[in-house]
Amino acid sequence: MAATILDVADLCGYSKATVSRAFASPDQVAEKTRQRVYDAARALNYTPDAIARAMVRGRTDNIGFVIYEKQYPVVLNPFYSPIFESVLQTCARKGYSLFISSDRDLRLPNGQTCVKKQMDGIILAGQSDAQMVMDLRRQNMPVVVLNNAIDVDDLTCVTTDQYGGALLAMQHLTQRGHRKIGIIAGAFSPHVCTSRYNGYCDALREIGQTIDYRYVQTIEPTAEHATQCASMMLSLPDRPTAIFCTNDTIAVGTMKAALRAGLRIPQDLAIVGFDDSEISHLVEPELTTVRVDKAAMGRIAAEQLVAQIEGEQPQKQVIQTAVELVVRQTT
Amino acid sequence: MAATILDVADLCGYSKATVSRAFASPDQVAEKTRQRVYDAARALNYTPDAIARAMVRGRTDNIGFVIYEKQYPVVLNPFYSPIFESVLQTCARKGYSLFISSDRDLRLPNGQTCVKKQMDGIILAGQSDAQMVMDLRRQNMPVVVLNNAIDVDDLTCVTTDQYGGALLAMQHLTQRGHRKIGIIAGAFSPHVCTSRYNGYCDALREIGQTIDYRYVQTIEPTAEHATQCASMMLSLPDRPTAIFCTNDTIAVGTMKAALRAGLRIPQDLAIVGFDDSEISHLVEPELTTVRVDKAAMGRIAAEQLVAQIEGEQPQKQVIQTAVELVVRQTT
DNA sequence: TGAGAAAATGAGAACGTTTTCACTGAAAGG
DNA sequence: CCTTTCAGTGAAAACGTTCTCATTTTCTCA
Repeated sequence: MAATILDVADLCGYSKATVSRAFASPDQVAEKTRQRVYDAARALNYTPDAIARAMVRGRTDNIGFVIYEKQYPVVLNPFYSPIFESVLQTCARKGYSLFISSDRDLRLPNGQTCVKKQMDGIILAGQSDAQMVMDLRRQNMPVVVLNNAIDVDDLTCVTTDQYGGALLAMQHLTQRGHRKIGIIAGAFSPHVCTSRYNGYCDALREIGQTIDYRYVQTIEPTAEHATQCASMMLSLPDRPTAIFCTNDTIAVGTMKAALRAGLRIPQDLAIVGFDDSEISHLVEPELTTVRVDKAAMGRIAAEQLVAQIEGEQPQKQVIQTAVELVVRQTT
Repeated sequence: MAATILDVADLCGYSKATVSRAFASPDQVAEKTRQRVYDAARALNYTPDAIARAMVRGRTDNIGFVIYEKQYPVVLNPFYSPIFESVLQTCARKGYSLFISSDRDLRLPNGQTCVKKQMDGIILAGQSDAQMVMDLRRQNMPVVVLNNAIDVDDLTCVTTDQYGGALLAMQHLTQRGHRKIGIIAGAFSPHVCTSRYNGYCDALREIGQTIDYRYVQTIEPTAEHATQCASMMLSLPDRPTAIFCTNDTIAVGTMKAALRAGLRIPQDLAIVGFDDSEISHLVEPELTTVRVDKAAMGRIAAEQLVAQIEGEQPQKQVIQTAVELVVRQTT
């Protein structure tokens, strides 16, 4: 039904090879010819068929962005919004289109055709694991892991200085004189969990404080769970004077528990979050948090992937982007 | 490099036609044959090439989800999260994969190969306009519009009862005795804006109240703009006793302005939002808002699109899903 | 003006599938 | 035992491009 390259060739009197060139590499074709080809194409409402093109070139110039977070089985995790934006721009600059795909597509039974074949490479964000990476690798699919660190040969991971961020947050609290500091940790990927928890421990060690395990809690990272967990921690006879929350959603949930318990923030309870997500400055009082350089993460991940797609050998490396403490009103 | 159907055929001793059938329509092939084909495929690490398959079938079984919101030029708008989830499930049930694409891909210059050809149809969400729909139509691309209503021939739009929702919110306020009610309206698509504004006006008319234009403001729908706008409205000599915000983000920004002005919510100022987004129960006090049936929107849009893809003639219609008032603590 | 270089074009194979049509052999029915 | 049916299979033509190689045309410079 739709016009093909042959129809255009017939109409303008050139061969299909020339028409193809007029679209795919315009500088290989005479100015006059190009004009005639474009005129004919417009007349026929023709655009090159991406599928046929991908078929013969063996590449689609598409990159897939797969977000997999267990607690947010939803692709549209707002945390990734700025990251996506940065990935998108980098891809566009390099000549690639970007598609977000649901994690489910990677999990199709018996390896049937899926995302894979239609993408030149994949950015795997979040709680991805070695298994997922290996699955993709087996199909010769270039992969870069984003916001996680996984131990697989020749695998590039782009993440944040999780440990440094946690240390920053905790040192901020200890410098303000806090000694009884709790942590409410979300069950993220092992890499994120352990790094942030280590930052917590080391900061306490620095001031010679031993860890009080009544102040250490791990939860599903939703605001509701956080509220519940914080309520319990705050009803201890000697409650903590500060709580380090391993992301902003948890911090907001914790704030709610404090307000309900009649505590003033930050006078009675100081709270620090992590991520500097949008909500951190929507709540009242505004949240002190650790800002991660999402733009850099996105850009670097995209650049690494494109390099791989274009033939570079992947290195086993973990690239960490910088963190920064944003002091607002909850401390 | 990667194994093709021919390699598998050679290894298992059948023709490529049979191998193809073993994967594409397993019931047309003898049990014993199918096993041998699968064994050979596994040995060679073969999976069918989706591109080649799409080429000959003339379809990809992919559906594109394009979100275009001006104030959120970011694809990962959390409002769409539950909608996406519902679209995804419906598509999966019908045998389609779903890809989110950036609106930018639709806007490529000179109609070069883009999203279009790799998708069997597109769900256009948000502030799409007639132009975008026509562009896609010209490429014979089935389209359904989501969360907007556009006046184009034979176009199916799935949206919410915007007017009814606004009326519900306003009647709730007037029933509680409010007379001086402000509106802070976000600059959304014309359809959303006018419907919600009409609801506001009609509710006031019902109680014989004339519209005080000092209480009517339109803003870019961010929390910051809302805070600023609400501050001004609240510093009027006779400030409103309630404000209807046309989405939850605006409502949160308005709450912040009220708290900063030392007003108690809801005693001094009642606030109603719209959308029932996640943030509405994260803030303190929790937000009264209008819940829209996102699951239904997603499901219906996907069903309509699939029907179109599979040959049904598109109808010109606007399907409205139900709304419901969720009363929380801000009223 | 003519030779050589460079630019523009065309012919046709290739990309990896699906699918139509024809063929084979086995089961079914009388 | 002969016909009819039907499930299973194979041969080969598509699908709409790109790209190599060869050919023709145009340009450059002595």
